[in-house]
Order: sequence, then C-alpha cells, then structure tokens
Amino acid sequence: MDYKDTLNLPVTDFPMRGNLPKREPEILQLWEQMGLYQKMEEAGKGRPSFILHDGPPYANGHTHIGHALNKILKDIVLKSRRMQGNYVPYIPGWDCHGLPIELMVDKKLGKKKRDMTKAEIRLECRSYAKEWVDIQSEEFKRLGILGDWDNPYLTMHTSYEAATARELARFAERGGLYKGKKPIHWCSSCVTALAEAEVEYADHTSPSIYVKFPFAGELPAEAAALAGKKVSFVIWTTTPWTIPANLGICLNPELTYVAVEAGEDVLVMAEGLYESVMKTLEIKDYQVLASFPSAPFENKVCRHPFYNRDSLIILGDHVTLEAGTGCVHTAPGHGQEDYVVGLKYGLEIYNPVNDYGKYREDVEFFGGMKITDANAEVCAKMTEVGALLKESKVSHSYPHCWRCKKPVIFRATEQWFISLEANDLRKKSLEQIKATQWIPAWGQNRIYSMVENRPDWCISRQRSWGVPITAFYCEKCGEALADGKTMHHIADLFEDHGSDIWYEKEASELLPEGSACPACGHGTFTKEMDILDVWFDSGVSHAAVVEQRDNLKSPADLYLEGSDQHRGWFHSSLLASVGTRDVAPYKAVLTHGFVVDGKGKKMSKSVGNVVAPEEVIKKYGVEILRLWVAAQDYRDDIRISQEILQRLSDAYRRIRNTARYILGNLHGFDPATDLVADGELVEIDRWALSRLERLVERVEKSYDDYEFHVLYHAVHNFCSVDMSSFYLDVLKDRLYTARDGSLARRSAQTAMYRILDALTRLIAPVLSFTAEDIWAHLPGEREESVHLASVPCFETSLLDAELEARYEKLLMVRSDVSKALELARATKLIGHSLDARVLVEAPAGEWKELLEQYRDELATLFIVSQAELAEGLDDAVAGEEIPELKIRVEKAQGEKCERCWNYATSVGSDNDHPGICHSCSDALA
RNA sequence: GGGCUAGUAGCUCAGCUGGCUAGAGCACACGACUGAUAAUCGUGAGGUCGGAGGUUCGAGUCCUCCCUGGCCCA
Repeated sequence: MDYKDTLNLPVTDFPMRGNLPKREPEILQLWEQMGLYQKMEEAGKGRPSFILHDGPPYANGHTHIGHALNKILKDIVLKSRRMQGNYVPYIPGWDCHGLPIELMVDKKLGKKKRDMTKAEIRLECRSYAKEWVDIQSEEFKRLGILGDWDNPYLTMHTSYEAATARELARFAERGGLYKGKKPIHWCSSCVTALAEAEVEYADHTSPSIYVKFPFAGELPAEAAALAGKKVSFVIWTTTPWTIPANLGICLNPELTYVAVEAGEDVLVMAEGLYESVMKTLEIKDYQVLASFPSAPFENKVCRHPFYNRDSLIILGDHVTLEAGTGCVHTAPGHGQEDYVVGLKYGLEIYNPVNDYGKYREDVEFFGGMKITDANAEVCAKMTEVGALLKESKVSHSYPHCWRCKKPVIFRATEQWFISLEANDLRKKSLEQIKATQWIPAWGQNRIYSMVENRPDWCISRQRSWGVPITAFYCEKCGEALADGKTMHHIADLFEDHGSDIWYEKEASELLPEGSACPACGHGTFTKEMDILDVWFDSGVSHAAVVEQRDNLKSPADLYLEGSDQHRGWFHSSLLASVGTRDVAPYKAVLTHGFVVDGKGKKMSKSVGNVVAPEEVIKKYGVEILRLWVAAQDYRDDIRISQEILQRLSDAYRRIRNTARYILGNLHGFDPATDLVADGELVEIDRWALSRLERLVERVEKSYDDYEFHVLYHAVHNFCSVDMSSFYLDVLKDRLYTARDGSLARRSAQTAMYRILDALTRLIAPVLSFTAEDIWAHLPGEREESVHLASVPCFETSLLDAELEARYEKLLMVRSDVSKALELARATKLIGHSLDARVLVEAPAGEWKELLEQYRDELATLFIVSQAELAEGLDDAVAGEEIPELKIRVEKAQGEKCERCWNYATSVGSDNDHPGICHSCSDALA
C-alpha cells in the first residue's frame, strides 16, 4: 500500500515562480476593473487624512530609475498610511512649462517657426508636454503606483495658470515684487537673452590686460609704510570693454597682500601671486615694501583709471590665487560674482551696453561704439593715461551663443524679483524651516543656510513657454503697472481662457476699464513679455492644488523628493507659501539620495552604467524594483546593479515560497469554522504567533518612521529564520501525518493562517502585486483587495516573552545538535536527520531542567526519530553554543515507518499495516 | 574651491549615549534530502569597521588631517 495517499501534503495552485513580468499587468488590469483607487477614496471618507503632495516631474522624456525610486517610495508611504487607517488621496502632478520643452518644440518646428505667432508656438508646446504627460503616466502606473491618474494636476492647466498668476498678484499686493537689474548671458547678434542651457563653451582668444587703479583713500595703519608713495592696485582682466563699467576692486578676505615698489610705482597685489605677475609684467627691478591683510582696505577707494569716479575696494570669497593678481576688477553689471558681491556692498548694477552690444550714447569716450571694437579703444585710452601695465593675448574657454556661435556677453538687464526682505520673507522662511520636520534631520541645516544666504529671487525669463508676468508698461512714461488689483483681474481671465489669452489680446483688451499709469496718469499700455521662472510655477502648487481640491488639506503632511530639491522645489514652495501666507506649505519633508551604480558612481550614458527601469521590469518585474526601493537605506546614495537585483530576486523568492508553502498547508482549512482558540493552541504554535507579533511591531514602527529597509530585513529574516528553517520544518511531521481535522493539525493551520494573513498585510505596501495574489489565495472572507484592508492589529495578548526566552535556549541546543548530526552525516552514519537517535547530557542546572521539561518534544524539535536525556556520555561531542552539553548521535532504533518516515520499534506491530508505526496506525484507524 | 552628506564581510543592513573573541540574512563552498523539488534542511569559510595620527585603562563608536563617492553651489 502507498501510504503517501494517507498524508496531508501541501496543495495549492499558487505558483512557485511569480512570472512577474507577465502577472503584474494582469493584476494592474484587475485593479483598474475593480476601480481600486475610487474604492479607496470611498473607504477613506471620514478618516483622518494624510496628505502627501506630489512634486511634479518635468514632462519631457521617458521616466528613469530616479523617477521610479521617488514614486515607489511615495507609493509605499501612501499605501502604508492607508492601511493604518488614514484617508490618503494621491494627486500626481507634472511640471509642464519651461525652456527644455520650448527648445524641443523649437527644434521640431525648425523653419516653420518663423511664420508662427507666439500663441501658435505655445500651442505646440502644450501638446508636446501633454504627450509626455501621457507617456509618463503610463510608465508610473506600471510601477503599481495607486493614485488619481485620471485627474492629475498639470502646471499648464488653465486653472493652475490662473492660480500661478494669482499668487504673483499676492506678492505684488504685499509689496514683495519689484523690478531690478541682474546680469544674464546676452547674444548681441541674435538680440536675445540666453539661458545657461543655450550657452556653449568654446575656446576663444581674448586680450589679457593688467591695469593700475590708483589708491585714493587714507592708508590704514597696517600699510603706514606706504605713506607718501604712489600706490596702485593692480587688476587683471580678459574683457577690457567692461572697464568703463568698473565700480569696484575685490580682494579675498583671507589672503595676505603685498606692496611692491618698482620705479616710482607701488603696486598692490596678493602675496601668493606677485612674483609671477612681476615676471609677466617683465619688471625685474622691484622690492616688497610691505605686506598686510586685506580687511583694513575694505570700503577704501581707488580712482577709476580714466573716469572721474571712485572704484570701491571690497572683499569676496570668490577671489582666488588661480589666476590674475588677487585684486579682481568688479563690474556688477557684467558678471555673476561681481553682481552678487556688488549687491552686498550696495554698488549700482551698472550696465552701459545696449541690446545691440553697443555702448550707450552717454558713455564718455566710447558712446555708440560696438563693444567688439571697444577692447582696443579702451586699451588705447588706458595707455594714454598710463594705467595699462601690460597687454597680451590669452586663449580660454568662453561662452558662445548656441544658435549663431558668436561669443556672448554678460550684461545686466531689467528683471522681476521677489524680495527676500520685504515682509521679512527671509526671516519668516527661516522660522518656518525650523518649525518643519526634516527627514533626515540634516536637511533642515542644509536648506536653512541656503535661504539664509540666497539673493532675491529672480522670477522673470525672456521666453515664451510659461505663465506670463502680468505686468504692463505705460506707453508714455514707461512706468510699470503691476498692482494686485490689475494682476488679479488678469488671473481671472486666465481662469476662463488660460494664459494663452495674454498673447492673443492687446493690452487694452486685457486691462480692466479705466486703468491709468500710476506715475503719469496716461491710459495706454504695452504688455510685459517676460514669463515666470518655472520654479515659481511648481512653487505655488500648494495654492493651485492642495488648497483648491476639496479632498486635500493645506499645509500638506509630507513632501517627498530627492535631496536636490532642497535648492529646488522645497525651496521655491517655501518662499511662495511663506511670502503670501506666512506658513510653510508642508509639515514634514522627506528626502532621498540619488541612484548610483554598484560602485557608487553616478549614472551616465557615456559611462554606460545606466539602469533603465523598463529593463528591470522586463527581466525581473516591478516587484523586484519595489523591493529594491524598500531594501535600500534611501537617506544615502542608492546603489543598483545586476548583483543587487539578483540578490533581491533571491530574497523575493524566499518570501514568496514561504507564503506558497503556508498556502499549500492551509488546503482544506476554513477560518470560519476551523480556527483554534488561543488557549488550545499547541505550544510551538503559540511561539510562532508570539514571533509574528514581534514582527508586526517591528514593521509597523518601520512604516511609522519611514525606515523601510528595516522592514525588508525583518520580513526576510522572519521568513528564513523563524519560519522556513525552524517552525515550518518542525511542523511538517505534524501537518502531514496528523489526521485531517485533528486539533494537532488545526492548531498548526490556525497559526499559519494568522501568520500569512498578517504577513500579507505587512508586505502589501511594498510587494503590492504579490500580496494581492496571496490575498486572493488565502481562505476566508476578506476584502476585495489587500489594499482595501488594514494593517494587522498588534495583539499583545499573543506576545509571550517567557515562551520566547525558553525557545531561544532550545534553539541553541538545537543548533548544537545540528552540528553533531552533521558530523554523523560526514561519517555516513546517517543521511536524513530522521535516521538518527540523539542522546543529550547536561550537568545539573538550568540546561538540564529545560531539557527535562521538554523531554517529549526534543525529537520533534530536532527532527530526529528519537531524542533522549542520558548520562555518562564522556566520549560524545561537546556543544559549541553550550559547552557543558554533551551530544551523541546514533542510528535510530527500530524500523523506518513507511508512512511518517520516523524510525520506531513499533513498526510491524499492527497486522493490518505491518510497515507503519504505532502513531501512524492510530491516525489511520 | 565652498556647503551638506556618506564610506562596517562579495551584496543589503545591525552595531544606542566608547567596554566581553565586530553581528544578521543573502550570496559562496561543502554536504543531506527527494513528501515546499527550477524547492527545502545542515555545516563551513568570509571583515587591519576607507586611510593616517590623536584622546582614553579601553574606539567601528570621540577629535584632527587625508583619500574615495554623492547632492547643491561657485
């Protein structure tokens, strides 16, 4: 007779291999069909809400691994908060305006663009952005991200554009908006402003000149030795044409400077550079008169070499010893660093150059001259006044226009700014930063110092694809009209027509009736043609989305983005919200690191170490990508490599197989009728449930603290260590051989059922697809989707610390027994552990007491046929974990039972079943 | 160059306020089983805790410098 048929072996159609790339899309379809997101919305009504406000990715190009990381992290947070009993809507968003899209469309249109109006080009941009929104939307959905994909927010929606214009109006109302000057890249040939992305660097030959600026102030005490001398500061520049715009000389606050006497001149420059400079100037006969720090010269003055004005001596960290003299010619209207340091010292942002690259008419000596011709003229002038020490040529990297390939210049132009000081915006922002929870905590420090040190926010761009800055200019006097009332009126027009109306209508059609110039009272205007910085667009999403939608609540509970957003979205959102509402738009901000390759290097196409999400999905399934996100500590850089994915794939199979094995053994179990009460459970089953509660506790905490890698390790260890290698292994004999329906079997099934039910809920936020599949295979009445279920409740009644402590000791004994069995295996005494009889000896004390207490369970725990306590085992193996233990392994006594495979002396005693043991014949009776 | 941040076994992570021979799981090697079988079980080998100094009775843990990454600026 084949006794195999009398056993209760596992039965399940839950496949061992997930075949995830094929299975996942089916589950996605299932969710779609059941309207899972809508059901979560309904189920959530009345619960406390948790609002994670989505930072909008840019609507251009396919999603990359960084997007996947970000969205999956968000999804894990969202799903776990939902299961914890919150109402958690998720509105994905996209950033749609801006230069990259405008440039792509530009390229696509080619020459056609010349015959198109701005409004028509904007329409092209709009549809281009929409195409990518749709593509990215599908890619995000494939990741298993649950959200309101049918109603996302787009920064180019009419309502969003109106909200953007309204927020700008609020800044105007409060006096935070002003017009000022700032240097930008400018192509005089194309007569246009250029963004950083439109500038190409190429080698260019420029003049290299050294110029004297005669010192004209009172000498500080530190330089008293120079009294009565003809002292000059020496600057070096490659742009002589900016000398007419010179307003200052910048020294490094940390460096030491020297005064060098050569002939009748005393030249001042940095100590670390004077030797090489003197060599370049071909002056051999000189001596150092004095050396001094730079600080005493701060706010003293030199004379401009040929204009009747001063040049202020200032200090700045950007001055280095890499080139020049350590005294930097500063023209705040022509350089970024000059501009920043100029602002600090209150210098005028002076720009004497017009749109066509010519000096303005009022510029003395050079009025109307093209600056490309000016270098020689300026040098001639300086030679004439005796200021030019040396002129030569230098080849260096210089910015060029990407379109016409000509060198570009840096020149100050009129721009719109948001003041950091008006209404104490900076101060209030810093306070709000302190009131916000930053995860990890160092994020606070990082953004704090950025806000503390940043200049005013330049919000204007000389571009087309964006929300217009809704200001007007008086046709008569040029005064700007940018008051709250007018701007709100325009915002209302945007609400109905979108911001395209700005380009379709004339100023007179846009303005409210009776608008008049605040300066001269004139009534006709032109429109501002600059658009808003896209960071302003996304920065107002709290107003355009979180405040607007009925189901959201501002401030949001959480913003979650990469750590680059300390300068980006977290920053612009903070300023936009504090500037108009005095509060931060978020209560907490979580940041993650960047995805790097297996060696910790950043990904780049040229290096060829890019991992594309779609390829991981194709090979392993999204589930592995999701597990990757959970397993890595996202606060640091996040590594990805084939090895890492392979390891995760292995870990996934372990978890999956544990679930599958339990499902197989739950065959025929109905929790409605078969559940065994806590008090009647077999002890080891109670132990397993106690371990489960530890896991629940641990995992819930890791969701609370956003520490998902803790969860990953906890779950994996639970499946491997507690379940697979111990509990489930020990359980086999009972499950297979006990009579179906017996308390012994039902007790084990009860424990396994509760374990798998809880485990499935615990992993659902991460392994969303697999959890759903297990959920469908679990017996009993349950929600339609695991994502509509709640977290397992943490049942402290199941915790039993004493029981766990006893088992911890038993496991130590078991470990020593395993080592002894392994030795017996090596000598071919046994193969399977059931071939063995184990004798254990312990000296009187706690170990002996424990073993005597568990005398009848030892064979089961060790998975051997017989285990007995013995004495006088002097020749036996000593334990490793417990050195006082002695263990002897012998061949098991009796015959092998054909049914349960245990050896027993009772085999043969039943005449009806001569091949089986006593307990098996009982089970069959 | 500056600000922030990190560097513990092949991989992913523990290691709290300094204190027993630095832990876990996986991978790997070897073995067992063939009633979780493209599974499962057991055993084993793996680390000058990025490097160099220093403080201390004692440092992976504290200090200084350096090296190598990452993000953001310049």
